[in-house]
Amino acid sequence: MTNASGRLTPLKPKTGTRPGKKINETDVPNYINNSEDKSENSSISKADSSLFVGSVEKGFSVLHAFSRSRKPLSLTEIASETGMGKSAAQRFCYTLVQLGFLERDESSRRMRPSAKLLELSHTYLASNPISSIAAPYLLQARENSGEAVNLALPMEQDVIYIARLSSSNSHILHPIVGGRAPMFCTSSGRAYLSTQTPEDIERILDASDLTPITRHTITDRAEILKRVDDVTINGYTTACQECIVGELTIAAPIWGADGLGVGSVNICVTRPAWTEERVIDELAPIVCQTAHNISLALSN
Amino acid sequence: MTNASGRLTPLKPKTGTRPGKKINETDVPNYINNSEDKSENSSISKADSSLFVGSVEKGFSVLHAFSRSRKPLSLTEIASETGMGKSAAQRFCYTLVQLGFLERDESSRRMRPSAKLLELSHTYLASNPISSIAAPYLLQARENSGEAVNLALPMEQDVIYIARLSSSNSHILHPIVGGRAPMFCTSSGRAYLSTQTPEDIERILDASDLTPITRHTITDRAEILKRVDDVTINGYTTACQECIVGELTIAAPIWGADGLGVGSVNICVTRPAWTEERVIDELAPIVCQTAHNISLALSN
DNA sequence: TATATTTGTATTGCAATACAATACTTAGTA
DNA sequence: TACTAAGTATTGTATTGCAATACAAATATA
Repeated sequence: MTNASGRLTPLKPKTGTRPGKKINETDVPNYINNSEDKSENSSISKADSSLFVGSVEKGFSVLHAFSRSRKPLSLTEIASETGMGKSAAQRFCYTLVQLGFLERDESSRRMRPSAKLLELSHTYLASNPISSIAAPYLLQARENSGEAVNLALPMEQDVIYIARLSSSNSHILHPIVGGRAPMFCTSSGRAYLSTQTPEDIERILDASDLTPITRHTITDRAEILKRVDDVTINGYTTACQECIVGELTIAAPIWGADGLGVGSVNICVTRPAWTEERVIDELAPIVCQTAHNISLALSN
Repeated sequence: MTNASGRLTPLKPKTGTRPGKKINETDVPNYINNSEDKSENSSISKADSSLFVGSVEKGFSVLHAFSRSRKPLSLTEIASETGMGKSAAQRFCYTLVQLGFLERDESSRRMRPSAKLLELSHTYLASNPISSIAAPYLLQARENSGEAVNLALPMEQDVIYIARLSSSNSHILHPIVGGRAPMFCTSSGRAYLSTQTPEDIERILDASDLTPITRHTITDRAEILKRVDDVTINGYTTACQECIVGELTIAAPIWGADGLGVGSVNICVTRPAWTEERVIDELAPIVCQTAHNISLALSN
């Protein structure tokens, strides 16, 4: 209900005032994301320029519905998940099935994401050199530590993981690539935050939902800022069980050629085999060295 | 030019005959992809049901443009790559930038795919258990072989790789996940083909572009079919330098609970350290065992 | 087995949206 | 400074996407 676009009353007049529009009062092109009204309520709704193609957004919003509930969804479930009407849901599901991004089980009539979505991630990975550049150093870090190593980039108030090397003795592959986690409570996020100006940090924290995820999640702003400052002092920061109980992580920031923060490397271990002290003793040098090497490699 | 939708003459009449349409002569629902007219010429154009939302397709076609040329693209390049007009390209680029799937470099004004695309792959991986189920066996295979292990699923006339474990001593991470390769000239593809009926195999080969990729690519249908048959006899098949010069691969099929082929596992090594004989001697048992274990795990 | 209810599918008129055309602006070159 | 090419903004038009709705199929209930 209460679709984010405010499409509540069907047939609302909305007298066709599209042509005419407000005549670009500023001198900054429409392209710039000059919307400070971020994240209204749900996922949908972004821009309202006359250039914006709403159907594209709706298509992605159907796909996004599957990242919340990870089960196959029926048409009506998709309609209610996305806040679209049944007709619209029907249209977009039909389209996405035709395009191959959703698969339909003919007996249950439920849809689920198809492997074709991986093609899109491949498009990103193949056209963006960062993960290839970082790869050798990440592999080295995994070899030196024996533990899981991740590469993360900032995305709004979150970090998004773009590469993962699982620990040498792991027997599962955590599908973390493409996953997001809040900056404020991850070592990756705090490492990245340390590359930002105090104003930007404030802005990101303001926009963050500081609800604790585990009972160890640090939500006190002063304490978060202190941990971010730690990076400037020591070169790394840790987060212990703040996202996942039993998980300890340590991260260091990656800098780009332009002197701006790019993302971060983190190493990820579990209790009780590891303690925070041991993480700092053994992994801090590795994670710092790795981040440093990647930063250098990015500048060449 | 000659956009696949036949949108050649601007302002062509196309007298508004949309409502009315042909009244579903068959009894098979519109959802079923009953179009045999596959892959006309370029990438665009699929269905023409009144349910189909063309803008969604166009959005994806813009993203797809980046998988051909892996560099950042300007607006006009995107327009010509996709066959859309400049206006349409503008709209879809604007939309995709707003949604965060494309990033704009303000100085060069070029766009490139953003890491947010990885979220979509995560949606797939998280809602589809196959890669998690297969993971322990793939890890085991990598441990036993020390070499790169891949998991592939069929997609039209190609296979798409949905998981990759790089070889123990590799210092690069080949971004192969989400990548596609033709079935006819890959060991993975042939292993999958062996699970299909002769008619389906013929159909897939008919639809395939049998142009050789390297000078070792086998394009003779009888020879391809023989290699596919090998799987039935021996449980595995090989492909040597047919896609990448210097690369030898061996694959075995994965079967689902319903007795239908699901995909395949392959192990991937390089010359001159390896020869086809050594691959068969040392890796065939591993790849067969792995595929068998995954098939069993999928049935439980 | 019949009836009710829910879910999926198909159709249609309406109007809002996406488009081509085009004018305008900026950047890059001569 | 003019010239050219590329990017950006605007607008009328009609195509497209939508809600509403009718129809069908499946599932639940009696």
